[in-house]
Amino acid sequence: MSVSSPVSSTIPADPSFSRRLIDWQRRCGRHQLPWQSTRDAYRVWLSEIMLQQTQVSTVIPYFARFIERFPTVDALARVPVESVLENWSGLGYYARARNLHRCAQTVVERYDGQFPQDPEVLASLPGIGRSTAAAIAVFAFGVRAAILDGNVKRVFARHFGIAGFPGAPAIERSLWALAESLLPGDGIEAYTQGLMDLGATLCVRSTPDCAACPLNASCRALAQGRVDELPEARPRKPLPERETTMWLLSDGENVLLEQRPATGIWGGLLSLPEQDGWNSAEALAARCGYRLVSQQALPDLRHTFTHFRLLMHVSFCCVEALPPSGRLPEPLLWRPWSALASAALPAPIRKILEAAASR
DNA sequence: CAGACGTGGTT
DNA sequence: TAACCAAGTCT
Repeated sequence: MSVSSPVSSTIPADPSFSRRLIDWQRRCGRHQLPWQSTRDAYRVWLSEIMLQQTQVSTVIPYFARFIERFPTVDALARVPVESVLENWSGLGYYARARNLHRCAQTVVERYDGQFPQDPEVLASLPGIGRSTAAAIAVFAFGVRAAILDGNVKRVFARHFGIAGFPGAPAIERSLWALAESLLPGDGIEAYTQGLMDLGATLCVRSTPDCAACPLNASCRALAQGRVDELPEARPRKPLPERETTMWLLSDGENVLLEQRPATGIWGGLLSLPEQDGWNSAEALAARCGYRLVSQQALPDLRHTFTHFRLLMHVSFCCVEALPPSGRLPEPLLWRPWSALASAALPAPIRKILEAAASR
């Protein structure tokens, strides 16, 4: 409950908190991640955006592909956003990809291709919030700035015995103040990386390795036997369930896809036409100048998003072109099966198409 | 401010 | 299985 002053007279602010963390990071922290050992702001920025709400092991192959395809911020700014989405396909939170592209264009046009160093200026760019701005400033420019990500919240909640859900606005405000107050005079890079490394390798959510922790001597949660209770979980509401039927139309060579609106779930990605927009497979095929030859249900698929659960029924439809082929309605497009590997598809849709292709 | 916004891994 | 959530940001 002592949310207001986590650093109180009960546990004095440990002057060696940052010192111990820095020493530990240099000995035991991670030093070989693909975006480390560079001060290339482009790589630092790209990795930080990909790492938002996403684990290191998931990011690594995506980061490698982006660096290979788009080696510089100029290269990224020049390609169409569709190309960015194609390479982001499967990584999730697709607003990150759209913002990534907008941010690259802003950096090129307004900052002459050089990322600004000031965290406040960085945070004004699309997709860069307060914590990501600080991380970029630290790792690319050695600027003394505070991050506050999930790792840091967990480490602080335990070390300073902070009760309540760390994402709650009031608690988050005090955590930011704490983060600012603990910044070291020197070694900001090792300190910042140390917070992340500690949270990712020792001070993990379940069964943390407190015996190996460089901060165990001053950890309030450890002293009070409350390590398993902190940080407190997010208060959850029940997930709503939605249901949809998707049409997988194919003439043998091509598949009918539909580009989703730029905002909302899977924004800007290619998906399968759904029942809401097209009442029946016959109607959909007719609208495209095709006729339905046969129709077969594929196995149902369940997908869980952050805020709802989706039950997908998929109907595989063989179609045949009718002679006078009119214009395809705007969001619809035919894609060869062979082009799907590099298409901007959401993960569950990719799975459906892969399963259908190997039948 | 609360809710939208993905996916895959762990327990 | 279902809950939980990971280098958060935007509206």
